[in-house]
Amino acid sequence: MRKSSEELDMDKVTAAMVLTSLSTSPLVRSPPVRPSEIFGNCPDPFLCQLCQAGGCKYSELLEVPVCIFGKHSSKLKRHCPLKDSQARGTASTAIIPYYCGDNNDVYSYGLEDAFKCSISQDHHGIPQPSHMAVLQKRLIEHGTVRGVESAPQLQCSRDLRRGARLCLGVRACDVGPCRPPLGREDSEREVPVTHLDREPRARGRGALQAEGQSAEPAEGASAAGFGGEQRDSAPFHSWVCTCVHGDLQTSVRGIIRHRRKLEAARMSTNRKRVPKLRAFGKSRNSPSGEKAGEAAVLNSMKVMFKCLWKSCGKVLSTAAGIQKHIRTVHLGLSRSAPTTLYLVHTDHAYQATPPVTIPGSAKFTPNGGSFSISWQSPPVTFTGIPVSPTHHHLVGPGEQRQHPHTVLSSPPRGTVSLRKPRGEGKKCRKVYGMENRDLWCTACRWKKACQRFTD
DNA sequence: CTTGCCGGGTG
DNA sequence: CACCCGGCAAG
Ligand SMILES: [Zn+2]
Repeated sequence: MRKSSEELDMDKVTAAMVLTSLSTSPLVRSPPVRPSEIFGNCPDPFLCQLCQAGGCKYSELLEVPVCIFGKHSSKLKRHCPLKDSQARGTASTAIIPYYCGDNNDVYSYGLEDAFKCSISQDHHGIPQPSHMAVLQKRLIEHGTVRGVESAPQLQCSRDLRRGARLCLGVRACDVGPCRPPLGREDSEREVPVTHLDREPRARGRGALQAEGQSAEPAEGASAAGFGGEQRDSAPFHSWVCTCVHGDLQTSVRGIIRHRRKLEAARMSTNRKRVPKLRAFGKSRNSPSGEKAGEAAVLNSMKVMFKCLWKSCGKVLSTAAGIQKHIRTVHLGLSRSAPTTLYLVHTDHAYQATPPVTIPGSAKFTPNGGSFSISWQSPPVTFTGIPVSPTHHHLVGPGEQRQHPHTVLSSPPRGTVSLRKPRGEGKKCRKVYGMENRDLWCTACRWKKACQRFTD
């Protein structure tokens, strides 16, 4: 059963969705859903899970039902698929619909049917093996469903060994191509953005784990299909909340409450002992000018800094670190290197970080500012060379677009190429392939700058 | 080699 | 306008 994604509303929570490109049994092909058909240009919106609000990939997962780009907000009010199903009398016990992580189609609202996904293709439109394995989120506690607060808890199918977990949606990896699975013990050092604090004595509890390194295949999923190659090339990470509590709620308020608990816990812990935060292998108590310390515990989120240099995406835990990184690695010299070449990213256990691309302005305030702007421009002033690393709209006022005819005699200091850097993300051509040229956006068909997957 | 897309066509 | 494509830069 497929619903038009047009009808899908979305919520920000909980994510009962597990996605992956790893799966097993063979499957029926269904026509690809054009991302552009969902919420305008938003290539990857979130879906409503609890009938509360909508959001898209660029919105803060929990609180903000609008796209931070501001251009999708009007399109987020769609009628909820769940209500829709209830109206038709098809609702069953589950409150949480399940989605095909690849194309965002809802395929079931009922527990019993939750594992029947007939949709399977990867984001290239290439048919994938069945999602059966993917969909094996287990309800470990059904409870009585009385509205969101008592929504059933879910356990991640990817890691059945530990207690109650929430599976968060799998988003495209925002730190570049997914890495091959890491050795379990190496993962501490290697895993990029996905980390949260890892409590020393609670291994595996305080971390977000990236798909593919989390565990054995889900029970019941045939082992075939979880082969190394598939894992290696998996274009997605799934995000699993593994934070402390076993009583996670799959509800908005539950999660918020849970976050606050975490925050409180972390605050107190942080005060007592200098935590061995080794998520990024570096000490994070370096002074670095900014108030890194408080930032680090702000609202139970970890603040991270992501280099925006094209094709870099390096994530470090301190502003100083990322600045140093930019200077040394990318600029190679300048002390006055612009500090706006990175993003501050506050991450928390429930957020699957979207691929970066951010509006320069911070006029976007999620939910009354009660917490967490998921991405924000760093509050730094720079007085340096306006080096724009990529297309990211971060630097400077007004985009320096290419003006071949304006032969002004202002010799660009140094070697600043005026050519517009090529977009980072995959465009229609790559996504759909030459054989599906009819799926491309018109611009791509005309060999113009892609309009669907803008950077 | 492939990909993205600018600039310059054509109807 | 819509549409196509040579050619180039970058990867
Ligand atoms: Zn396109």
